[in-house]
Amino acid sequence: MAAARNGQGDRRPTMTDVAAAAGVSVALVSIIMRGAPGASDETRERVRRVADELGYVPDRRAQKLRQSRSRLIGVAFELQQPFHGDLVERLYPAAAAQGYDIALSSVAPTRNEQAAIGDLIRERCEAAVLLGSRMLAPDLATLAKRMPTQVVARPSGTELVGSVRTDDTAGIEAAVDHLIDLGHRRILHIDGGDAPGSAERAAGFAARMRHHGHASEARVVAGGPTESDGVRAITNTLDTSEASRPTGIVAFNDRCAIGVLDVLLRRGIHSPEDISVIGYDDSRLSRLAHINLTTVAQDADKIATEVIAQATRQIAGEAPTEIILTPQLTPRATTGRAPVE
Amino acid sequence: MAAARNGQGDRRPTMTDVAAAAGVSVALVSIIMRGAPGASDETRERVRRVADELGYVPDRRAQKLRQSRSRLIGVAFELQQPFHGDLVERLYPAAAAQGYDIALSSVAPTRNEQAAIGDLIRERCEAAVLLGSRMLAPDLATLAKRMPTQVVARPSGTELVGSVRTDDTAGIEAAVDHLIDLGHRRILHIDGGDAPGSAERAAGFAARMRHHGHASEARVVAGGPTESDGVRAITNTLDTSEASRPTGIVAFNDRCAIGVLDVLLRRGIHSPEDISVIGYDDSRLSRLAHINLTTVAQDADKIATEVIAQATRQIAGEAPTEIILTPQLTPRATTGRAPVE
DNA sequence: GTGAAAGCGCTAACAA
DNA sequence: TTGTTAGCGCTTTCAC
Repeated sequence: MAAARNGQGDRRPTMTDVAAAAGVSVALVSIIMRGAPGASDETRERVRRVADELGYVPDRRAQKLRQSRSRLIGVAFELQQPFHGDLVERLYPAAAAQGYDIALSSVAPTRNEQAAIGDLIRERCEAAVLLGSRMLAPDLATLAKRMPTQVVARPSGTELVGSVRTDDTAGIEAAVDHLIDLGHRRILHIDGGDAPGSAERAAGFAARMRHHGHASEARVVAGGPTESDGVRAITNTLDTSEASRPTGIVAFNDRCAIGVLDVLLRRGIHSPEDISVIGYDDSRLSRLAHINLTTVAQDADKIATEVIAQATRQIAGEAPTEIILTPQLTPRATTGRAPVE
Repeated sequence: MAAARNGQGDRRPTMTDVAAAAGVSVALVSIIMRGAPGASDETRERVRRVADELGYVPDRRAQKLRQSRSRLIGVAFELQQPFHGDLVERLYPAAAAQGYDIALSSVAPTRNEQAAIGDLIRERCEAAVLLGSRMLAPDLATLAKRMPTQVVARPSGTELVGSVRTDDTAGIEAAVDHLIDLGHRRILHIDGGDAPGSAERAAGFAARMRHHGHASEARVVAGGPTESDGVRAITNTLDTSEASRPTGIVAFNDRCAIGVLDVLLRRGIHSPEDISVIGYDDSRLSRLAHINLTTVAQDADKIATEVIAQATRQIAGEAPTEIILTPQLTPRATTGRAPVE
C-alpha cells in the first residue's frame, strides 16, 4: 500500500507544504506560526486555517537547530521518587514562563545518571538540572565545564555547580522544637544512611537537642531513605530498648517514617498517643488521609521557580550560587503531647 | 566577559571544528562518529582522539533532522505512577535494541495528556506510547491518524490504536482461585471505580465466584486506584458488616490493597490470619519487605518488549493489534488459609 | 579512503 | 506586508 502508517500519508506536512497550499512564502508562514509581527491579519488567518487543515505542527528539532539557542532546560530525575515527580511537574510552567522548554531524562536502576546526562548534552540543553544527584563534586565540576549545571536538594560541593535546596539543619530543628514543645524528651533520630542530606540532618538533630538541654535523651540510629530502612531501624530500637523507648521520632524522610509507623501499628503501639513520628519532604505519601504524617515540608513550587531562575542566570553567564530555602514544619496527625510516664 | 557559561567558551564544538582540528573533511568525521565503514583505522583513531580532546558530542537534533526518520519513540507517562516508572525504565533498552531512542513526556495534575502528546508530535516521534491513557476511543483514533499510537494497560477501544495489556479477567480469576484454594468463601472485591480495567476485573471476579459455586458469598464494593480508596472501602465494609465480614479480599490494585492493610492493622485485624488480602500490579510497593503483598503480577519487562515490537511494526505500516499478556499470581505474605469459623 | 556539495525543516536578515 | 537568501549541524550521495 502506498500510504503506510495508518494511511496518514508518507510524511508529515512541512512549512513548505503549508506555504504552497496557502500560496505564500515559507518565511511568511514562519512568521505566522510563531506569532511574530509582520503579516496582515487576513493572511494570518488564512494561513492558520490552511495549516490546521493540513494538520501542520512545527518541527521542534528544526526550530531549535536553526535558532542558535535550544532554549531547552534538561532535567535528570529518578523515576521512582515521588518528590521528583512533584518537582518535575512544577518545572514545566516555571520554564515556560521564561521561554524555555523542558527535556526530561530519567534515572533508574538500569539507567545511570551518566546515561541520562549524556542525552541532555546530545539534545543541546542550555542547562542541566539534576534532581537528587548522586554524583561526586569533582564529576559535577567536570560536567559544569560543559554546561551550566545545578543540583537540587543537596549541596553541590563545588562552586562551579549551583544548588537549590532547603536548609536541612533548620528543618530538623523545627522538628525537634515541635516535639520538645509537646513535652517530648526521649527523642530518636533515624538518619538517612548515605543519602544526600543525612549528615546535616543528624548533626542538626544532635545540636538542637543539646540546645534544649536534652542531649542525654537524644539518640541517633542508622536508617536510610526507604520504608524498609525505617522498618529496620525501629525494629532494632524497640527490640533493644524496651525499658526506655523514645516517645518521639524524627525520621530521615517520609518514606522512612512510614516504615516506622507500619511497625508501630503491627506492634500495637499507637501514634501519636504512645509515640510521635515526624517525616521529612511532605511528599504525596505523607498527605494521604490514612497516613496524615506530620512532616517537614519542602516547597516544591518555590524550589522549581528558583531552579529555573538560577538556570537562566547561569545561562546568561552568571556564577552559580547556593540557594537555601527554609522548610516548614507541617503538623498533622502523627504528633501529639508526650505520654505521661 | 567573553566566555560566558562558566568559561566553557561561547559554543560547543561542532563536527566542523573537529574536522578542522583533525585536518579532514566533515563527511569523514561523520562516518567515524557513526562508526560507519569507509575510513582507515588510523584516521579513525586520530579523529576520535581529536573529538575527545575537544569534548565533541554529536548534536542529536541535527542528526535526526537530517535523517528523514527521527527514530524516536515517544512515551507519555504519569509522574506519580510507580508502575509507569517500572515500564519507562524498561522501554529504554527495548527501544535501543531496535535502534530507537525514547522521548519522554510527562502527564501530571497540572499537565494534561494533550500537552504531553503535543510535545511528542513536535519532536516528530515516529510512534506514540501512552501509558495508562485516559483518552476516549474517538480521541485516540484521531491521534492515530497523525501517528502510530498504542495504549498500555488498557484496551484502546479502536482498531486504529494498538494495545498491550494483561488479561484482567484471567488475573482476577487467578486471585479468586488462590483464595478458594486456601479455603476462603466469603470474598470481597474492592473495585477500581472509574479506573481503566475496573469493570473487567469486577466482572471477572463475579464470574469466577459463580464458577466455583460461591456467588452468594461474593461481594463487590466501590473502591478506586489509590490507598485512600482502599481505606474508604474497607472502613465502610467493616463498619457495616461486623457479623459476616469477609475472610478474603481482592483489591483493585496494590495501592488500594495497601490502604486496606493499613486499616486492618489499625483495627488489630491480622493479615493473613484473620483476613487475606491480594493486590494487583506487583509494583515496587508490594515487594517492600514490611508489606510483602500477595499480588497479581504484570510483567513489566515483557510489556515493554511487546510495546516496542508493536511500535516498530506500526511504524512499518502494519495494522495495530491488541496484545494480551497473561498475568501471574505471586503469593507472598498477605494470604493464608481461611480462619476456622 | 577521502572530500565536495546538497539538503533535512526551520528562522532571521535583508530586499522588495 | 511579503519574498529571497543564507545558514543551524549533521548525513548522504557521488565524485575523485
